[in-house]
Amino acid sequence: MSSLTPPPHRPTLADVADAAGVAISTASRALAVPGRGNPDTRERIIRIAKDLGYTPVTASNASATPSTRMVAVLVSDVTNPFYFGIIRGTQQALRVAGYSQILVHTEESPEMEESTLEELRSSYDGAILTASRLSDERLAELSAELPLVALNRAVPGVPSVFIDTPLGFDQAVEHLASLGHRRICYVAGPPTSWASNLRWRAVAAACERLGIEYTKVGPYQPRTKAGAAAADAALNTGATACVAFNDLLAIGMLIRLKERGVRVPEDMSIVGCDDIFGADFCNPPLTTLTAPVEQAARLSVSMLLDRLQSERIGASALTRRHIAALPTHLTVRESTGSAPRRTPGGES
Amino acid sequence: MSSLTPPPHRPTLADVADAAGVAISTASRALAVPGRGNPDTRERIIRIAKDLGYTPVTASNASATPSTRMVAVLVSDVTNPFYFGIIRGTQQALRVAGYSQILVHTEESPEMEESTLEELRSSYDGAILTASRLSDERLAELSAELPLVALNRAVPGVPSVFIDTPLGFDQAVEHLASLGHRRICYVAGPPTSWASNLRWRAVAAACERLGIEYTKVGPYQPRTKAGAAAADAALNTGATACVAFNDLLAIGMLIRLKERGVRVPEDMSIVGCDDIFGADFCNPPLTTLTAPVEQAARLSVSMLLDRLQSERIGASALTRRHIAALPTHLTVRESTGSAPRRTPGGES
DNA sequence: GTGAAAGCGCTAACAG
DNA sequence: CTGTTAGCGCTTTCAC
Repeated sequence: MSSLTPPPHRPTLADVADAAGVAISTASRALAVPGRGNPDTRERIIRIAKDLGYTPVTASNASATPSTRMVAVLVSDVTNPFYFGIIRGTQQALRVAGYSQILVHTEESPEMEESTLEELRSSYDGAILTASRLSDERLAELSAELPLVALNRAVPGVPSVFIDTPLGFDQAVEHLASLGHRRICYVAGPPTSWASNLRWRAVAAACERLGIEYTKVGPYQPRTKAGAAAADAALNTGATACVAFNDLLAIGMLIRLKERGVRVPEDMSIVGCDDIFGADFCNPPLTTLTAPVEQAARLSVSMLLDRLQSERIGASALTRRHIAALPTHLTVRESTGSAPRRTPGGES
Repeated sequence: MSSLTPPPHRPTLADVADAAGVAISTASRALAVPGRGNPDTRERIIRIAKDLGYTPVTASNASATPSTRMVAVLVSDVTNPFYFGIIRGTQQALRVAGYSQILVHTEESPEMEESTLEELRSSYDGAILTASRLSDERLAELSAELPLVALNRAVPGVPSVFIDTPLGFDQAVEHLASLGHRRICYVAGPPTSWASNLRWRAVAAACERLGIEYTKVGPYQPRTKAGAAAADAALNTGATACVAFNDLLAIGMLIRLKERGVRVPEDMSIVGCDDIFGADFCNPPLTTLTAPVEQAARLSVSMLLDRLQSERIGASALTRRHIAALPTHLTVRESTGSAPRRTPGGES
């Protein structure tokens, strides 16, 4: 009997099966299918499997059924602290569901997104695209071909988790207006960024509503380095306050303004977006929009798993058209100051 | 003939094969084995495969041969900006080699490291463990069972890429001594951190050599939040300068010291380690050790791929005992000031 | 150089 | 409820 001699190789299902004196399929069922089979044999098999140190070869599983228990998480730039919470959130949520994540850094490139999605297609069950650089149409097409959810993006026909920053930008503009600013500058992110356009529109709308002037500079790469050019450009617009596409840009501006001897918030107020790592300890601390990133990440995971689940059953496109919106809120710090401006109105 | 009708399903090797009028095995060879077979048929098959939009099902491959083209990258805390460069570096290096990375966040837990490694075993070919919390012995054992390389760690018998921070800490202490400090405090990281102990020893040795006093506070979690307690403790030691386990702690200390009205660097100098995102724009900017992280990441990838390569051939444990050390350098910023201290000697 | 056939480890119908 | 059997898509001997 081979019940005491563990096989020289990594134990396979067959080893478990004959150690337990059952057929391979029985062992498979006991280990893989939740509530089927005789509870006793079931438990016995599980125990034996444990004793033998059996671990399933997931790839073979994937060969027999199209399930890899892997989810691809595409991120435009892992270097951006905005993704901290996202990556952490998806990882945790996936792990409790027994999934792992394949993290891919797409370098802000839509081509890279597509090619990755394609090349890795057989390695994952579904995908989460964060801040995708792809068009709405392309996303919708892809979503028809494979289970995906868009994070930090709202696309009709694609399950999406949208972080409602436009709402926050509205609040930010109101905040600035209440401090007496009369001319505001939006510092734009990458031209391919869906969110950046949305934010610009939100700023413009809020300014219109409040009757204050507005301009735009950019586009800029969402990096601190780009903040230097952004700051210089913004100063030229005559605006007394800037609302930046994100914190990376905003922090970069802070650095540049300090270099140039422009005081923040006295001479220029700055508002960022995302409340990333560093926003609270930069100099001065940054007023910004705080986004519920981890929550967004968890939500996107559960939407994806739901979708995987329902597709397994056959209910194709019913609940999948869901778009969830998560609110952001304004976190006021020193970069916008607290006292009203000396010269409200801004005229000479 | 089926040469014009693409199959309704995702094309398989069989489809390519009979579109080309060859046997499956020939198609397989043409697509997978580098220099074998007739160059003409080979090219023809490749073209046809492309036309059909054929993509190999990696999982099946993994079933037939133990190769997944995936590498697991374990990171103790994705939230730590130190890993930015690492993740980016491994991703890039892996990608050019045709591999993808499975990123796992182990939450500073050795158990999580082990269980992940085990559970995912059949999903990756090799693993890169960054700042592993496992013991040298355990790492050596694991390294015997599976292809892994340790990053930011030097373990005898395990291919390791070591970022030589002790050398840097030595420089840092010298820098502080040259500024007139006579009592230095080391702010320790997690007790499970191999690097933290090493750094403490480096600080102690340097202080001995230079004839200055030294103490230690901690251990602390490597987070900015922990910096508050660390700062308070450090102030109590009577030291005029602190060398922290890493930048996260150092930045946290900066924040706390500012709250308490302690001036940096006038009343207390601070040195961090890693030169993470934020170290240059915190207040005041942080003197720290700059580590060649992306280089380290790339190196660890190439060591791993070498190892995978040589194991495929059979040359098991020859070059694998390699430990690479990468130097760090001191980046001086305001947190240590530039002028010598008023009261060198430190006596009352 | 190419084809036939035997697996890789696992799951899923279908019988018993 | 369990065992038998037939694949999943691919690689890899081994003849031809």
